[in-house]
Amino acid sequence: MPKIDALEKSDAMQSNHLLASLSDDVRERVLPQLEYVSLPLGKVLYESGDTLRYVYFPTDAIISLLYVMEDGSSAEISVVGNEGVVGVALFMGGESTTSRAIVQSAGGAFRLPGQWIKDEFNRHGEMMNLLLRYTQSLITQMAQTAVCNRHHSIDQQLCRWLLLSLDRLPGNQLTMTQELIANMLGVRREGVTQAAGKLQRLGIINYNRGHITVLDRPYLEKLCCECYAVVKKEAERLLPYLHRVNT
Amino acid sequence: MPKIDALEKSDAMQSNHLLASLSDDVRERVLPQLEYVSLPLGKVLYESGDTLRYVYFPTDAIISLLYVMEDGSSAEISVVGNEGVVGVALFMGGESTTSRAIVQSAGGAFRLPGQWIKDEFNRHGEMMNLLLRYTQSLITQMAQTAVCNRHHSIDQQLCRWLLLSLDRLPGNQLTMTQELIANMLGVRREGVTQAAGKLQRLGIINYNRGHITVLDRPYLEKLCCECYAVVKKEAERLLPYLHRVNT
DNA sequence: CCTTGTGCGTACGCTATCGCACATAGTAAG
DNA sequence: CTTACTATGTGCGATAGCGTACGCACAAGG
Repeated sequence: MPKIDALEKSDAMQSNHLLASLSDDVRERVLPQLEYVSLPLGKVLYESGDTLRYVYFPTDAIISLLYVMEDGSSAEISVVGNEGVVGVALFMGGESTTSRAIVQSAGGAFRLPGQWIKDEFNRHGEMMNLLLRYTQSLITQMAQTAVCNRHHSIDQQLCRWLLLSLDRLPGNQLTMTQELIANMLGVRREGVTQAAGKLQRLGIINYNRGHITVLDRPYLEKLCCECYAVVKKEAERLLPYLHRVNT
Repeated sequence: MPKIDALEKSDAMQSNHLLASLSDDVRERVLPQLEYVSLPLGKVLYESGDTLRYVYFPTDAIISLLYVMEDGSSAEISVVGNEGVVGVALFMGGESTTSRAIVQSAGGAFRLPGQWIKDEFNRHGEMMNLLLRYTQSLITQMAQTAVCNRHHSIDQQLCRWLLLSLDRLPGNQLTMTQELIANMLGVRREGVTQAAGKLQRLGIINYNRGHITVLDRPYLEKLCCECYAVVKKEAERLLPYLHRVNT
């Protein structure tokens, strides 16, 4: 876990849109409490039913919230990256959720002790409003996941998934095996192979043993179902200032 | 819209678990603001993108939150009855959602002007905590809907849907055509016919032109996927006091 | 060099669900 | 009683996705 000094920390904070949008006042209060952690691929931040100990503000990590069924199969509920925070159940009052939070793409995050975020939330100020609005955008993403699962093909869902991931990463590369994508989407690995093969033949992506490069993002968006656009647009509506930063 | 006097009103309030759980203090503040409305089948409380004007606390109505796609097909995101409230986007700060709220089972509800619920929420007291916890249980329901859409058969989903509806109604009867159920589940009407036929042959339900009577609820729960139990258990965990009332 | 493991491609039969078409049965209005 | 409509039942071909099995290529470690 790399040590970073206060200056670096303040700089790195900007990578998370929620942290970046805080006023100087709140930022100063939060900064000393934030702990930077490096999150390796596959790390489980919490299991279903666990009492949450921290909230995580990813900088360049991506976290998947997924539900694991009794028979072991899984389905992604939503995805959180540098636009958001993992652990909304803490301030919503539940302390735990029925889903698992797992690192889908390795990277960094700032974490904050559960009690601390609750205290800050209970000041009923800027942070509370920000977190609530973010939570609503998360709700929208979950709703759209339900819709997409019902109505859209694996091809379309893969496009949505790639775009959601891409939005949360610095470049146009993602490190992700088809097996893992299949677990997220809740489909067979072979289904992902088929869908990815189509995209590759169309020259949209390049797939190489766990490394995906997106070559033609506009085309990807065209092939995608409406679900991606709905989620993105609603996030921009709910958290407009986040999209002024770093763009 | 039936007029009811203060005494009746106070009595009817008890039918909604959220309202029933309020302390005398808050209840006295809320009571004069509550307006009882009768909600006919199919009434749309709000459309996707509409600015919400009221929140609704159903007494014996059931409201479906569903997303309608560009091509007109739809999928239910969650269902709200006497255990909850319609319009969480108001206090979450969004003012609108991407879903439509439609009356799935006719009945009554108390409504509260948007500004009023926001003011009460911003007292940061009992009502806020209650609404946030309810919102988390709603999130759980939406997550499980996504999972169920991914992994479970129409048969299982119909069971889940019947149980969710049953929990929100006084008796063991529901008025609901297969066509409407199909719209909620986002499947073909014929699919519902098949699934309902199986349940009827097993003696679990009796279907008669839009009137369903559930004859063997334990059997229904046995046939259902885990999704129903997960949602129910989590709701009881998050809002325990609601289940002490009226049971 | 060889071995082993991992990631990906492909094939085959199976099932659930879809899209469509049409038949039947209650129900309501004239 | 007749007509029209609504709700339900049924059948059939098409298809997407599943379960399973197997083959191949590349990478890491000896």
